[in-house]
Amino acid sequence: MRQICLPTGLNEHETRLLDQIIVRKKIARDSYLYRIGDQFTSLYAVRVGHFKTYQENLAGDRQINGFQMSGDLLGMDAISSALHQCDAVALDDSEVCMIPYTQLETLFTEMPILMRHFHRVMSEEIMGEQNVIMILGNMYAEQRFAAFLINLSRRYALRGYSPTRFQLRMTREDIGNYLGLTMESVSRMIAKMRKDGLIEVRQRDVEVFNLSALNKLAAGIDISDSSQASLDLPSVVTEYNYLSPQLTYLQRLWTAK
Amino acid sequence: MRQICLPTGLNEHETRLLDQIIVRKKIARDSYLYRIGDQFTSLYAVRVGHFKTYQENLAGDRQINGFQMSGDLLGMDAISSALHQCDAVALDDSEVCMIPYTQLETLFTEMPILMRHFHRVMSEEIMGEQNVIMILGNMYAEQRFAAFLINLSRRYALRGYSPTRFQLRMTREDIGNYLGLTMESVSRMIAKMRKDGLIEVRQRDVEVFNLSALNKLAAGIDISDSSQASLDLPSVVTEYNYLSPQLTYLQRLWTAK
DNA sequence: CGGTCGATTGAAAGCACTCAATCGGGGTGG
DNA sequence: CCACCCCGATTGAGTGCTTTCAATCGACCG
Repeated sequence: MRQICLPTGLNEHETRLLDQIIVRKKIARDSYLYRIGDQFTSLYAVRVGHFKTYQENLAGDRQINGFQMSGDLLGMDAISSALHQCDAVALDDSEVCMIPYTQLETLFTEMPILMRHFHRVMSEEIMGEQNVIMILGNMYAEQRFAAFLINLSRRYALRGYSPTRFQLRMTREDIGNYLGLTMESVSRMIAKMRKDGLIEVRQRDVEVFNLSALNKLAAGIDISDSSQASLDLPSVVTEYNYLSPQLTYLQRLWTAK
Repeated sequence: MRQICLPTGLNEHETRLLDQIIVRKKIARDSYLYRIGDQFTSLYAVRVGHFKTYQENLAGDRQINGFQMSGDLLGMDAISSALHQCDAVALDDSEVCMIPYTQLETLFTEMPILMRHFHRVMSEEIMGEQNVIMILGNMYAEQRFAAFLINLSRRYALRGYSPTRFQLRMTREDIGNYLGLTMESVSRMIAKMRKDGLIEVRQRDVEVFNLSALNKLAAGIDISDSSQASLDLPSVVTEYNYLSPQLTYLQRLWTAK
């Protein structure tokens, strides 16, 4: 773990201090990491596995806020009220780092570097949600699903996995709920993209054939309109960031070893 | 200002320290507080006036992320990348407190109370965006507009203004953009609610006649269905929080005097 | 080899959008 | 002071994207 921490600013002593307050915990598939209304005591960093978080309204409708994978931090929405504001459910058998929040804040005063990292993580959480807002507020079903695949692709790439071959850990219904669509619409978008030769999907296995075409789709550029002089857009288009460009130091720390 | 700060944790010396790094700045209506891509140096707390913040996608479509009023903090999404991720435009002639971020972080190490307040503010920002996600992902046009009015109502109430009479500072188009609707749909929802006797709207002036009915609407409970045994729902319904329950210490601080 | 749950596909309906015309308040200039 | 203009807002009609409802498929599991 030292190799990961030392180059990014924490010394050996500081790394040990941080490590001392963290406790690992296993969460079985389909069980809750925490529930709405639970007392907030810890943040959770995903070490292994996947989670979904969702809110519930008074009518009982659910809205999935996001899917979390290794390195992602859960529970930041609970800081202000000291109560968890959503349910967090494991999609796989998973393992998390429990980070007692009071102790973490105490460490911040001694370790400004750690504090700054934490602020960046919270800021990224805000950016990620703004991305979701853009998807839900402005996009058609096909664009939404394209943006969803691109997001997953980048996040897996950041973690050293293939950006073009990965498994969906959630049901079609979960995807639809997250994207503000029905499960049927998701299914139709998959069928359409498969017919268009952009992706292949068998069950939960996804292979992306044409990531740049997906980017254009998500950006609202009609790829079937071949009358356009150039189908290759400036690199900024394919480089459009649906996600932060690299794993943060903290993400690497709490998924290390 | 001391009366406001001292009871909430900061002593006189600390209050002065914080006050020393803050600079006030006036922003004329329709001008930018910051723009996408601008270097991030400061957070901004609204003292007077209103702002809107929006992102832009590659196709040039805009999505308004939120409307900010006195006490609200802008720019937190820029911390992670050191570049502003959205445009912030004044809806009124406004005044803000510029809070140099590096200096603020330095203060945190000396003033843990201030740091904890800041974490709560960021956490509330996350909750607020999750609220928007719920609106965009799950609600019909009428519910969305009801939720929008309730949100404004609460925020004005927190600031000591009437929760039932206030002015819209943004155009119908802005409202529609924010809610994932067209300006025409917003107009139709206003007409419907007016016909139903829930509100009166003349230009930008809004009067809410029945806040609890609005809450039921937003919660997805059909108020026209009078066959239900009881139209009065448990208090939890009308108490449903679309916003944090009180102004934070920091909000009061930087809007003081 | 059923049974179950998730996924796919089809047909019809609905909600919001698009397009277009009209209204109306506020500001400007004659 | 009034007429005109402009822009935001309203209203109507028709279209379209997504949903709803329903039937079927298919993989996994005991």
